[in-house]
Amino acid sequence: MTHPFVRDQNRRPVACGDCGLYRLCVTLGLGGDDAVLLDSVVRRKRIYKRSEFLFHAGEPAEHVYAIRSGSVKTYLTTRTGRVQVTGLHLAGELLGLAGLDSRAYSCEAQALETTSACQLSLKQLEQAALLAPAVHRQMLRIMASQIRHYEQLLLLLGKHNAEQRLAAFLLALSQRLALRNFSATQLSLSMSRGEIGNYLGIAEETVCRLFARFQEQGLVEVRRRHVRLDDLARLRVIAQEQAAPAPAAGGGPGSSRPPVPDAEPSAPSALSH
Amino acid sequence: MTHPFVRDQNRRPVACGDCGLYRLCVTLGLGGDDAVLLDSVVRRKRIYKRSEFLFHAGEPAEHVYAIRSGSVKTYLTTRTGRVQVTGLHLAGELLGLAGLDSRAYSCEAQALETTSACQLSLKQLEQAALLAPAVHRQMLRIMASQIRHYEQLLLLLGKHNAEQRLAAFLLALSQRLALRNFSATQLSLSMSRGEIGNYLGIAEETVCRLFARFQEQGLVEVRRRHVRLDDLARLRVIAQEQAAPAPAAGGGPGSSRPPVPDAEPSAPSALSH
DNA sequence: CGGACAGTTGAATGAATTCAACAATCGTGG
DNA sequence: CCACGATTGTTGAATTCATTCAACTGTCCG
Repeated sequence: MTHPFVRDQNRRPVACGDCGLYRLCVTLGLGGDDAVLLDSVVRRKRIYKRSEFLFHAGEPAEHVYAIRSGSVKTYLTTRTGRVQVTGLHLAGELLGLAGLDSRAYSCEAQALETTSACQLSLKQLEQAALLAPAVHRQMLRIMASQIRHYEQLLLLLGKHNAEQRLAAFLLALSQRLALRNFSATQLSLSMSRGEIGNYLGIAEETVCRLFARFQEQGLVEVRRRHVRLDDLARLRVIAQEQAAPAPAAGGGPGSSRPPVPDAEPSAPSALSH
Repeated sequence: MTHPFVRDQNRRPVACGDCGLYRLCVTLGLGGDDAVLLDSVVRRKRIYKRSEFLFHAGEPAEHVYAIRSGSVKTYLTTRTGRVQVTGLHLAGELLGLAGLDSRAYSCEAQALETTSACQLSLKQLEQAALLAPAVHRQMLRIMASQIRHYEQLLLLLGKHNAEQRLAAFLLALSQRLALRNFSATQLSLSMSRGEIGNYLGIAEETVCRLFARFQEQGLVEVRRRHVRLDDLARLRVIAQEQAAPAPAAGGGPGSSRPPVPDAEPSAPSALSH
């Protein structure tokens, strides 16, 4: 499991045009001519080792982080010390947007594995937004999509059982990896069982048991952090409706497919960005 | 329970300077000189009756809504028809921001009672943002605060039991009403037990039982939709930590206060805007 | 090699749900 | 203005899904 984007680990600044994620920064709204502008906004690139923090909740928010490779989890802590994972962020995503209003980060951001990220100066990003309207529009767009993401997550946590949550989690991850030209069926989890459970609002042990059950049912092949998705279709059924009736072995009369007048298979909306 | 902001129910457009929520729109970033600009952005004011929709999920998003009086719930629906309430919005709040990226509303917005709201044209709002940087900054700020709001809600739903959720809900509501110059202790719920339960991820019956229990314990006085908060301090303890030990009757040795090295009583962060 | 951590599995427990029946209240039309 | 039907809220009892507690195994890494 090597990460194709990690080309060099030295910290010498690299021009954005040379950055493996250039496409993604362009998405930031900075087209060809604005590339110089972009370079002025990027402060520095850095490699974070597993469990290192990109930023802490409450810290003055001076940068937004663009993940180039690796993955990062974000989480909140209650005053009694309980933790709630609020996000899993992959290469190509922007972190720390919520710091825009109060000038302080709203959550902890911790690398799940060796991770490379660029710091973009918030102040200069705002300046850039004044010069290039596209930047402004893109910032709004990114934040809006974050809002949608949370809305979907709320729906998942509020109205779906443990099985549906885990299935949705796997599908969303698969889809996001596919978008980044990784395999959609072979994935290596960067979060532990405990972290996944925390994220999905279920206990670590429940995650284990569900992985075991999914494997029994031939939906996945799980070996520690490595997961192979063998039946995306059936996973989708599980994620969306109640558990699917076993397809083989004496299907009773009229007991096929979802019981609801449904349409569009569509994407596993929650948990994706 | 009359709403002081509702002054006239006719639909004749009113200049923003005459609007009861002028302060709040100013917060939108449009200072004195920009008032004319603001007027150009506001499309029209309208009164929505209970259960009327301001907008539907998926609809092309052309406006943002500023609530002048009343209250609105937002919710998502699963393909199996289950509903998840994602927000309760009071006078002075902006709705529909998430439509900024995909140009479609992400959720349903339904009036909980007679509600007055202004439509702000998204297109013209973006134009205004180009002219007045303050508008741009304010839009980002509002969206960032929405993101924080959802993060806190996620924490509440993920790591707190039913009792803590309801206590936090009441406290947040109290605080928001106080900010709007309503009483902080006398509040009239605009959501039914079912809606509250749905919002908080607990069953309607559980909400009932909790209200009953809170009342037994002298924390609140509940009479249908009307609630009087009698012990904000103890409600805060419940919302944040495990249930408080009964204050009277033989406190055992060394069993006082939270067990965690804690600080700052602070505001009931979740559920507020 | 050994210690620590991550993951797994079983059994007992429990908080909240579900199902069900009932009570109170609202509002609408006769 | 009252009555009726519908909605909303309340309470009890049984059930359940997931948690918690606990013991154990496998795997990684110093």
